[in-house]
Amino acid sequence: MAASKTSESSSRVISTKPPIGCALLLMDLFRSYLHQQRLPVTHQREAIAMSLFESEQQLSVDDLAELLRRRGEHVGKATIYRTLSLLVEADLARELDFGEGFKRYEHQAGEARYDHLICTNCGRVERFTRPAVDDLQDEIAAELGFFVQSRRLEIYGLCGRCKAGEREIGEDVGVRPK
Amino acid sequence: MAASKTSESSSRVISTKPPIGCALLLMDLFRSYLHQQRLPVTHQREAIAMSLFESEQQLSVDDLAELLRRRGEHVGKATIYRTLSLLVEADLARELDFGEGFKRYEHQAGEARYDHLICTNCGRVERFTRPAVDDLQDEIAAELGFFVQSRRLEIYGLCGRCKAGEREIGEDVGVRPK
DNA sequence: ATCGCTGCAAACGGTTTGCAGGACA
DNA sequence: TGTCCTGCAAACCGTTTGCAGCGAT
Repeated sequence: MAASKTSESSSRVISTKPPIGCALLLMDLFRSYLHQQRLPVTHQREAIAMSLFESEQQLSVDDLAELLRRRGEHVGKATIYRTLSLLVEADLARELDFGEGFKRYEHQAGEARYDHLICTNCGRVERFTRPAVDDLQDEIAAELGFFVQSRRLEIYGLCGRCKAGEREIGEDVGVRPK
Repeated sequence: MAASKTSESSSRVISTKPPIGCALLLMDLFRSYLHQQRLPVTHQREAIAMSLFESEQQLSVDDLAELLRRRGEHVGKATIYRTLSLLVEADLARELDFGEGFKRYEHQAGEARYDHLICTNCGRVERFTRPAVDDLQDEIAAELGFFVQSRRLEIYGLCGRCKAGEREIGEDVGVRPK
């Protein structure tokens, strides 16, 4: 009935393709942040941050642990949680919750924020940015007297492939639509 | 640092003001659903559903337990969880997650869906509906090849009162902005 | 009478925390 | 050399589940 809380989200492909330059830039920002806070730049912190910065996916703590293990790094989950908190504080990462029973994280650079489309069948996540969303949000907030700090827009549905029936409908990936 | 997982969300005022007629209508729908599923209409189920239907707020399981206790009803939390699942299946309630560490629930009637503005200072929640949001969502989904099943739009910020400084900024209500 | 429900308490699972030993500056 | 970190395991806490007894149909 209820989608199983698959912390085995690792069944999803975890690739490490994207903009290496971007990752290095983010690493510098992270190191600067640590210096500024007078916190040590440890090997583990660098490894965790780099893994997140190199991925264009939304990673769970288990995903990160798996990714690091494959690189031959042994990092405790407690350290991963603690480092992710630092990255969020430094505004270099964002915490996401797609209702799977655990959190995911994605890197972010500066002012850029994304909204998400999540496939409830295969778990694919598509990020997008749309000025129109910001405008509409501001309009609504103004009308109801709110001062906006952040927002969260998630659209759940079937991605192109799943819509076309490339995968069996019902293949459970732990994503629970609202 | 991290907002404490205050399951003591009951510190928030829980009132029971709104449309009684609507609540009774929803009760009938719930009873119909149970009959249709050949499930017993028990006293506990009616009490839990009624409490949710009579409230215009987003209630946690603890809120509901508290509300029921005040009415002199002793209902186990397991039963509340189980009944809420039924209400969600029957499409008479919606599960919400504002990042507090626990779920909230609000009743819903038929096709009506709401988006939310959440005050990160006092916890106030304002529901709203905007056709423009649906339009924009459809446009984005179409462009990215998705078939929409549901969505979630939450705007976090300061409500009119908190913006005006009526409450001390920083008063922690357990709502964690993204 | 027969299911299915209910309450209790134990189990579960993601996240947090305490602590002894180790690493950065 | 002192401070902060790390890993482990235990604690935490919202939620789920197993089970014996009760209630709805």
